[in-house]
Amino acid sequence: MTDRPYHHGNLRAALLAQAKRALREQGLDGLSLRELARQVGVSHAAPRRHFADRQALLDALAESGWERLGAEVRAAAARAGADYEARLCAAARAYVRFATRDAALLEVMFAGGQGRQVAPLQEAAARAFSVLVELIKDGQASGVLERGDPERMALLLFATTQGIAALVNAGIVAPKRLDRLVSDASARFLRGSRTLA
Amino acid sequence: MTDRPYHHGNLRAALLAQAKRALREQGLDGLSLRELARQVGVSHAAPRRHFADRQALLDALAESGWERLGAEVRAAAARAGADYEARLCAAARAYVRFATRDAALLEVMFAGGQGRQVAPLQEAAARAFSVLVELIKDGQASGVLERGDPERMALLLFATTQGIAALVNAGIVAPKRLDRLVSDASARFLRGSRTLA
DNA sequence: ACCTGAACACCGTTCAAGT
DNA sequence: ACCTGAACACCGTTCAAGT
Repeated sequence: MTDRPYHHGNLRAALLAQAKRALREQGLDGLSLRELARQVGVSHAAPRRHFADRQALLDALAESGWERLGAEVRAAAARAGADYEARLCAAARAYVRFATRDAALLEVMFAGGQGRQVAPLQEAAARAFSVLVELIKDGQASGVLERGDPERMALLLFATTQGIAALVNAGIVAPKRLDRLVSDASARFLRGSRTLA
Repeated sequence: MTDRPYHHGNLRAALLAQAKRALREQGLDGLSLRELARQVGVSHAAPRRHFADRQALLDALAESGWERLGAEVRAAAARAGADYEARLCAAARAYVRFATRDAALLEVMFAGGQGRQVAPLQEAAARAFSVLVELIKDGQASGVLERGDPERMALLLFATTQGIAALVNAGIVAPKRLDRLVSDASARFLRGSRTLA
């Protein structure tokens, strides 16, 4: 930190932090390993010690993205209080908020497939998904939601919120229509899955 | 066509056709203008006459992708016959089928936003979306679906199918779970939007 | 009107060599 | 154990010049 020592000290963390910034400001196409190295003040070959290639850095970004997404959705649901519809809506809102504010990061998170199978990444995504599964189980326990495989139901919720975010990020749906769309989705999901009184 | 004349004749169409192949085989990252030119047998600067830059070619691909998606969904619904749930399910199935078979093309189609606003592209997406709107209106006309803004309802259907495709393409959901997921989504959408008898 | 060839400024990746 | 510098093979984009 004093005078640019030969060893950066925590190059890996510095690269990841800078990459997150660049992703927000320039998008995925604008993310270059060489520029990252430049901005962090290190030679263009230095990142190689910490990330085998560009994709390895993207995988690391995706993994931490899934962690943060799961945490934000869980926190939003917890903050929303006791009413189940409010919690469901808050969770969905937190998801699309994350997904539309960090659109490029979401892109990286969803580029996981493509032939490759990266175990730590899949597991991180599964942990985020489990937040939704727990939410469904709560609804079932409190009698608001019908019985049935909670994973199957959570998958529909996941898909719907992800789809809404994709439509907005693609410019197909205007951002100002986002809130009502999320409310619609929550209400309809609840109505389609509510215990038949 | 005889002996590689100086003028290719229909370079634009040839580039687009080759690009579609490359997209399927190599993915979006593997799509290079220079390689396309090589494969078509033309100098690397020739595409410039027909596409201002790489993005312009991607926009053209996206536009024709939306046209084809709309046509396939419409055709699938028509083929499904009279039962409304079957038509809804067939439409959703056609969407995710397209989206998972041409995952890279879907990526291009959904990369539309990102600051840019490309009018012909937005209009092509809107035309594809209108197929779903018509499907909703049919459901309302036949009394299966409740009244209400058909665009709002179609948007939810659009988001859900797109989200399901994204989950599969990202490797988060196994392809073999696709069919049941689509059935679940259709059934639940219908149940959440059915006229209360 | 359409295409070529050379040139420019960028990449990601590799590898011997330095500290 | 970590980083540098030069090198390689690729890009997209531009522009004068050719047919």
